[in-house]
Amino acid sequence: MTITTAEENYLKAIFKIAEKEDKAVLTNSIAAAMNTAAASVTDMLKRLAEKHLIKYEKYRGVELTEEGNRLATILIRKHRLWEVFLVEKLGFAWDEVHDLAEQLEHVQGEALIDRLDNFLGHPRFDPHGDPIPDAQGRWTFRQQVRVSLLQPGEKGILTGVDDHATPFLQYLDQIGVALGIELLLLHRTEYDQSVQVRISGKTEVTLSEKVAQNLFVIRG
Amino acid sequence: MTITTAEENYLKAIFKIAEKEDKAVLTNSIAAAMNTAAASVTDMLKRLAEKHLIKYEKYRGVELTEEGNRLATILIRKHRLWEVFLVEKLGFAWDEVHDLAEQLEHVQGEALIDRLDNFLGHPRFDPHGDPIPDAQGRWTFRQQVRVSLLQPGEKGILTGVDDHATPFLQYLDQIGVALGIELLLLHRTEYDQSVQVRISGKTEVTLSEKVAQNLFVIRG
DNA sequence: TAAAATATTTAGACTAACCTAAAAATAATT
DNA sequence: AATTATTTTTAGGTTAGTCTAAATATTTTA
Repeated sequence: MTITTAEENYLKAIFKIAEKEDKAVLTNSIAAAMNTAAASVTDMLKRLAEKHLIKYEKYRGVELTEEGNRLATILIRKHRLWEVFLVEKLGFAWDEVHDLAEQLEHVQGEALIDRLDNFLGHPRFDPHGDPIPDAQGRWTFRQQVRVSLLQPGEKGILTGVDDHATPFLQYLDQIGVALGIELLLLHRTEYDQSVQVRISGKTEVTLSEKVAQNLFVIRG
Repeated sequence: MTITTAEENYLKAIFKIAEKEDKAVLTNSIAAAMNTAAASVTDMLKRLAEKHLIKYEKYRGVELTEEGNRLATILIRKHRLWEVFLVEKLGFAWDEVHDLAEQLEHVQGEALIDRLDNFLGHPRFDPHGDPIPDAQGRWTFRQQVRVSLLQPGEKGILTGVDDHATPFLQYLDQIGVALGIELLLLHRTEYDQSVQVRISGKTEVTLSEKVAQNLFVIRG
């Protein structure tokens, strides 16, 4: 049974939505995530259900089957490994790699991705701090927390970003925020929940609540 | 104007056929090269002509326009650079990389291929000895000759293979023939035009006429 | 709980890229 | 040069993946 690029993209979208909300994934959420008409989604859900990649009940939303989950996981592994390659080996910035990885993840070839993984030294996180499942589909978990939840005086190492959009990432570059830096929360302004932080013991910056909510750190 | 993967594949096929025979490229040659029905080729030729990528005269065959030629050259550049990457960096054998490169060459992104080229150190030849056009589309030419044309006593350095099929390449691996080795032609048997050669001053092997015709060397 | 609002599916249509079979043009041969 | 053979195109059809508009389910709200 062959699987098309379009089908792969739906599986990935369903996986990502299911990750956040733990109810069944609804047609409209998928349509929104993929920028397609709801009717197109319905069509595709029927096809995916016929291939036993999702469980689909009319009007009730969908859930990935074990096989669907396995394929989505492989896809995410491929996407993130290619992102590591693009940043680490080709020197792209972290805000430039998404569209390329989106294409590269669909290249078919069992051996390719494992050789790439090996070439890259089996990285466990991508350039945005997202975990990369291993060849058996196992995830690495970390105890991270949003900067918006730190208390004044608490420190953390920046391990991830929740928003991957270019403007956000470029803003972080500009104020000197990158994965691995140490953040010390100095003060929170009650009025707008913005926070003052010290970066790696040097510069100080103010982050809006929205920015602070999009930064993950490991405490301490 | 967007260009699809299918269109790219036709352009590349036309380029490669035109390279060998210097008349106009006929519908049936394309159909044969691409394993498609002639009627499908006619369809596509109309589309490519509308996009000004080929000059098409009914029943008379086609020719690439300047733009079509440019695109085909970029495609070959991409294919061969990816092949170098797969062999040099990921450790694939030279007979394993064609299908992967066939997919990778369609990944879109101006910066990608130039960064890859840079990462690989601007290689001028791929793992089969085929030239890689540079970023401006310029080719490197070499004065190579088929082993079948060497005279007894003549030497050459193996610089390319004409047949890229897996069985042929694996046969070469098996008898110790690889790019860069020195070949000394010891003797040609008149009866079947097979040749006896010495490889890098060590082992001796007999090559059939067909094999000798598929090996390129630079004399001396 | 009935009406209104929202979400989902169905119906019908489109495009790219293929196909087979038949028709038409070109090339080869007697 | 006329017939035969070959090549190419046209005609008509298929599938995947999309769309809009209309119909139908479900959920929310008054």
